[in-house]
Amino acid sequence: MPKQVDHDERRRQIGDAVCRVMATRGLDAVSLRHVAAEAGVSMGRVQHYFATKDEMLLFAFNQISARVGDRIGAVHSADPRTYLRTLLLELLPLSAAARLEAPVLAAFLAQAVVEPRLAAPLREGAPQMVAFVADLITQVRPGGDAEQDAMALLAFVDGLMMQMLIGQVSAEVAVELVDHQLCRVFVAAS
Amino acid sequence: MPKQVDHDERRRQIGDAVCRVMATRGLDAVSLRHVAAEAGVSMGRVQHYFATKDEMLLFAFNQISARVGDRIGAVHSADPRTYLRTLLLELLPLSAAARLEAPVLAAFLAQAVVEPRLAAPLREGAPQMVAFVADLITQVRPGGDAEQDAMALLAFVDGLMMQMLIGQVSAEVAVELVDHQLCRVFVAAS
DNA sequence: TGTTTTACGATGCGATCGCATTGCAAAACG
DNA sequence: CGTTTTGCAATGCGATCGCATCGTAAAACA
Repeated sequence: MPKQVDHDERRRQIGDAVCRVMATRGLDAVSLRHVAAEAGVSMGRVQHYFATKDEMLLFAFNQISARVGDRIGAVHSADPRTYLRTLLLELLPLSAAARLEAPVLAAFLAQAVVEPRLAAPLREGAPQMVAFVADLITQVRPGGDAEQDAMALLAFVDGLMMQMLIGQVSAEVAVELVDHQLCRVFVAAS
Repeated sequence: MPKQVDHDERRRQIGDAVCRVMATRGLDAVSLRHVAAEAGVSMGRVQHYFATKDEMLLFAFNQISARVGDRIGAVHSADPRTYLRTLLLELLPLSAAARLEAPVLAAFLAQAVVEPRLAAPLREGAPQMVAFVADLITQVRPGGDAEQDAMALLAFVDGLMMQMLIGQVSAEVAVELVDHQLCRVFVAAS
């Protein structure tokens, strides 16, 4: 056999290339050849690690999902209000890392509209996120329908991400809007 | 010459087919052949009315943009609060018409992230919408930063649309969330 | 050391793509 | 009525696509 190679590492490298192609040229520019070129490897190698293009895309999707999950999982703060604010801001293309991930996420989200295989994990993952955000809200402001506020905040951040990616909203304005919304949620007696 | 045909009508028919393909199979399924088949016409006819695929897609984009614009333009109410509520709900895939348009819009939005030619009109159209919504808010609740509330509401509705399309949020919950957000905006002394 | 197995690179195939070209029937026009 | 122009249908072309196949260098294993 040739030198033992870290199988998962190789797959991650290719997955990264998929994300880079998606971020710069869109989902429909993702072909085996483009990905191979972006990764700086041969097309045969890509095929060796992924049986089909769909499998490759699904892997890339899980990869950025995990990456985003790690990033927001790394957020922590003693103050639940600061915690929530940091969490929401982490979902927006503000940091360098998030600016790379957001276009990829947006492309996958759009594809999920017409591809149930992508929509299913998103549907299943959402309630956890809602519950987590709702819990943070409750810590700051007991009473009121925290779950509704949580869902609204997450939808708001989702839309804000899209608008930022399209250039409708600048980073500064986006942060102001998030703070404004958080203020609304926490001030409310509801 | 052959019988005089309504040029614009033919283009609209093809544009409709483009949207139908996008709604059911996504943007990357839009090919000249698929569109022709969907429209029930020959590929030659599609080429006759659109010089390039890009021109066809751009036309389809303007077409649904105009359609959505017409739909929200048709909204009217003496009460600004009802007006705003109806307006926002009209942006969600709730009615039969909107359920057909929303997936198409979502696909174009995602494409706009990597294609400036689509992003430009969206960037330019946004401020008008913000101003209009802000005006409605001011009528109900003078004072406070109405523009910030308007931008937040529009981002919220955008994200909500995506979540509905993916199936994360049902129609009923979506309406509740919109009402909840409107309540927050109008109650606020801010 | 020989065998086997792994990790590819290279190449080819059929399908599909956008687009150009060609041909022609039909109707408006002189 | 003949000419011209329009509205298409048909076909072909080169490029690119996902994927299958084949060959092979090299290292782990016996």
